[in-house]
Amino acid sequence: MLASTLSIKDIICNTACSTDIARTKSARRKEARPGELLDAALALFVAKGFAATRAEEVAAKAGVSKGTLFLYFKSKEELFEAVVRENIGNQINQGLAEMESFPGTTVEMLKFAMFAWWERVGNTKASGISKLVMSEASNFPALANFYHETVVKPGRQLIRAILQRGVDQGEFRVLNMDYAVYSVIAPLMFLTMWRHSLGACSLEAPIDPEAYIDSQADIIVHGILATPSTYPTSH
Amino acid sequence: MLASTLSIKDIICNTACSTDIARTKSARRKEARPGELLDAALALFVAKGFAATRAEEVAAKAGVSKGTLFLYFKSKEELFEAVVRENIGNQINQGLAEMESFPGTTVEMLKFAMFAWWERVGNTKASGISKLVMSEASNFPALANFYHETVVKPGRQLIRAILQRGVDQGEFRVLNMDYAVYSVIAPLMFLTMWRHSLGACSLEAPIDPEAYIDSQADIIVHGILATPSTYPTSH
DNA sequence: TACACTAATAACCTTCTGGTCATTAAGTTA
DNA sequence: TAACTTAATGACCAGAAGGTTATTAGTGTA
Repeated sequence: MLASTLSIKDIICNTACSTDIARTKSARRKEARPGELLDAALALFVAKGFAATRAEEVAAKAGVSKGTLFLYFKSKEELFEAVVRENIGNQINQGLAEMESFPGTTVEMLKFAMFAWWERVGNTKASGISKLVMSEASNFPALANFYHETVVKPGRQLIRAILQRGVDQGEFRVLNMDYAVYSVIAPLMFLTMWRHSLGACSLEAPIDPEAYIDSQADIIVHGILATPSTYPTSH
Repeated sequence: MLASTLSIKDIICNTACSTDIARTKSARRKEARPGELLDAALALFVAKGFAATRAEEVAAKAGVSKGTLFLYFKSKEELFEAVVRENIGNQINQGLAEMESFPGTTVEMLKFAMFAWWERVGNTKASGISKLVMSEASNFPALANFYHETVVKPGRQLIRAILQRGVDQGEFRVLNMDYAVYSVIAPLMFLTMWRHSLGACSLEAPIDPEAYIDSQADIIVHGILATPSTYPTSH
């Protein structure tokens, strides 16, 4: 059920009082505002979706009035776009560069990439962006396309390059790369989706991200090794 | 961008004219209405989200007026709940029963289960439910919980039972079941999420579901087999 | 054809919310 | 302290959207 019986005051109080910016006085802090508003908007958009999030809620969570929000962003849609663009780092190109000079085996490289993704993306505030973009893709096709070009394609390319290295070096068996990349991507995407949706509601023990990634990586590696038995089973 | 410059008439026309119920006259069809409304609501909720979908759009897509919608469903929220409950079949319990008497190896059983999921869920109109529930989980926690208990937990249990059978029979190596189940679940969930979000916007060649599942199953199977080399690589 | 019944409608009402703007007040300079 | 600049506010507005209801019009029956 939606909180249909609650007033907007209740909602704002509930969401605002918990996490945030509980300054005693609202000072004049022009430089800090946009970032605070973007952080507030990110959290709310990811949790509730774009349409279900009121501009006033975002403002309240950031500790300012609704008027102030529109002082920094022309419209709610522009705020949304800014949230997405702000939280898309250059992680993937950075990752590509690191892979160039990676010293170890490709198995190590693949595991490193998966855990690096966790530390640099999955475990940060930006982790909800993928859920957000997927949820709103058809409402913001241009932004979805931007995300696709900026994150999805390069990310796939990075994984593909790693797998290809493994094949070239005889470490991995020959794979259909167009689909094999998803063996790496899908478990990681599922993890963030889960943690930002059902995982946040469920009462059961939450997924332990490190153990999850370790398990997934282990199965994938065994699944693609050229000579599987030579590689030890983890734990 | 949202279709902010379009009138609601445009929106309704765009969405309604394409797929639907283009009856010349709106007859009196009491029995058929709820189903038609549920189908229309499902498609729109999955594509646009609950809050971004107007009740009038749903009605138009079903070929009736807004008033008629509220004749069959007390509120938009009740419509949402009905959509979710209507599209949750008993696939999993059925699957469990089938597995009891499955004749082949556990590898075959696992692959069968994955492709059966595709035919019975992934490739049906109900496939968007998982995206919908995940997107709206925090707005409808009670419904999210219902989905979790009715679909997620039994689904995990089914996969777990299959994997456990493989381990017990010596076909699979010993696995941490709490995490190994996600090697099967994550690729399938990712597939539906993708097809209902970025995949629907992207201009690139869409994922071929059968080839995708075949590839994922192949890697998973190789990843969990006790004696990997004895099982042939499917190119 | 007249009548009864009710599915369906469309105009209507009310609340909500994105966005605006005149006003306030925090900070700054002289 | 007085004047000035501008960050911030909150009252306000217009349109949109959920939901209601008096009315219309199919359908079956005598």
